[in-house]
Amino acid sequence: MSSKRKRAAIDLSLEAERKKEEEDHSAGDCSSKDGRVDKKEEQFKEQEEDPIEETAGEKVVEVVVDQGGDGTEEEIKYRTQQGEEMDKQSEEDAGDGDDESDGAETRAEDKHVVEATAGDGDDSQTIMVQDEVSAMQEEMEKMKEENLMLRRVVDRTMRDYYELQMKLAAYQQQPADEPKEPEVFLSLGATAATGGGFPEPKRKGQAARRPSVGSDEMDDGKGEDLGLSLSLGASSSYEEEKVEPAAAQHDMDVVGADGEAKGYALLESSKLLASAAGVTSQSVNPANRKTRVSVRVRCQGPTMNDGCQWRKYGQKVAKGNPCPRAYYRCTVAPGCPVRKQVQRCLEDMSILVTTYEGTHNHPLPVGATAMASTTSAAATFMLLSSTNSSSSISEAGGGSGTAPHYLSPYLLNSHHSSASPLLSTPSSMPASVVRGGAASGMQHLNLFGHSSMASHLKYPWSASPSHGSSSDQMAGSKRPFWSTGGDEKAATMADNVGAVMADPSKFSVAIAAAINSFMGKDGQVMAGNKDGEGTSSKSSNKWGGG
DNA sequence: CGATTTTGACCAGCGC
DNA sequence: GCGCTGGTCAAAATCG
Repeated sequence: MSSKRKRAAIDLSLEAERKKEEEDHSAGDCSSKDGRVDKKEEQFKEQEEDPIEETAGEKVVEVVVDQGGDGTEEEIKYRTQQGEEMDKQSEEDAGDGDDESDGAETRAEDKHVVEATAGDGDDSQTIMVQDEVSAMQEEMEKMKEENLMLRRVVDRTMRDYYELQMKLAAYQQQPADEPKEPEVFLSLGATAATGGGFPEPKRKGQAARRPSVGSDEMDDGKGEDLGLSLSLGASSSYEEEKVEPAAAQHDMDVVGADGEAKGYALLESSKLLASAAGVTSQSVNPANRKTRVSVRVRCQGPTMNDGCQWRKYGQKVAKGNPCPRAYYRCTVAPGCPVRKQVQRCLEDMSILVTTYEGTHNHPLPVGATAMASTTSAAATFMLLSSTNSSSSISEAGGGSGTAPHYLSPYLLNSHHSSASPLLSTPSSMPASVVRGGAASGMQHLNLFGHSSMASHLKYPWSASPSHGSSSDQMAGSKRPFWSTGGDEKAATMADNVGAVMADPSKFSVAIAAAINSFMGKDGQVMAGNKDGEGTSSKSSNKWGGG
């Protein structure tokens, strides 16, 4: 226990540090976090401003350059005595038009300025102004370039920072923790190495079809395939994704079917290996369905650590899998409706399939936010994808009601990747998998087909002890949640997700949706969720009251 | 001693 | 209606 708490403390401090760093650097993709980048740029600008100001002189000169003409008029405004204006300008430059309303206001103001300036009627002054304008334009050009460079630098810095952080965490944890699992990966489970993604019976036949990209199959050599897969489905009775092999099967099937077309997003590396993690998210209709997110992880311990505290309330042997299925409830908050099922995969006992259900109605522990983010992103993405894509699936609403609310900062970075998404349409899904019958639509997204990907995941939920209270946590579990253990490339989950999103715009939409859902719930997320909560359980949460 | 886990029993949904 | 199965309850056992 004490050790766990220590770990938690470390996680916290590191997390805080990370966040701080993040804010300071406000790096990442400009398009995804304009505001932050702007901050950084502001600082930079301030330094640059001085010289300019001197050049411009002391007088209060307002210059407005209207380069409009094609609708996207670009105005440059410089006020020698008001740095604010400069900031605004820089914001526009860097903002990529993210804040159009503000921009409009600014322009409106500028217009007035123009009029005022013109009204002077002083020719000499006008000439001076023109000269200054041209000079400033040049200045602005330079600044723009510098901005770009700076942005890149910041971005790189952030990446390096994450990498270092992960390495550090890995080093700190490695020695003590994992007697059983030598390499860390403890964190991310690897789905069956053999299978390439998830161990499933059907896989054999399908294997061949697996996207070459992922080289999943190649991984076999090493034994691990890291695949993170997401699948969203609608089902009135969430039977479909029962953690059992069937589910895996289904995943595989889906992937296999469309795998080629989609291709797995490859994340660099191969350094890490081993673990493959699969996330299957099933978002269901807001009405009476809940979100189910399934995570497959290679894990030696009884459960994988997701940062939350769970209490086991039941165990049962499900048909088709001799391995008992354990039922857990979130105990972080008394009335938290979130439950999870944990079961080992029949084909590969080392793989743990954890299925989360519901949404937390309380702030998540630091270590849990990552998972939440991941699942949220997964669900959101899937929902959006389903909506945007031609897919007939229209589950969109589900995301809002069920997605976890904590959006990890990592998510905001996801623009970098360039891999193509792996979406499989419902048609590819074997009906057998969806026992509930309501298989109206199931989307399967395979975020990672390659082992390397797993290594890049920043959410090694499997790494830490899954249950705060659990006594026999796997050794590896003591690592900070973000530590994948040895990962060098600091690709974030977001990156991973981003990789899936070939279309940046789509991703933005996803992020927006995620944020919306997050904001809407505002901590009390459960509201929407509760309805779906008691679906299958007869007793309505006796849990809370005992 | 309180919290958690274990485990047999109960209940509900579904298919036949 | 019956049987099967999944999910949950709750008393007892266990743990720290």
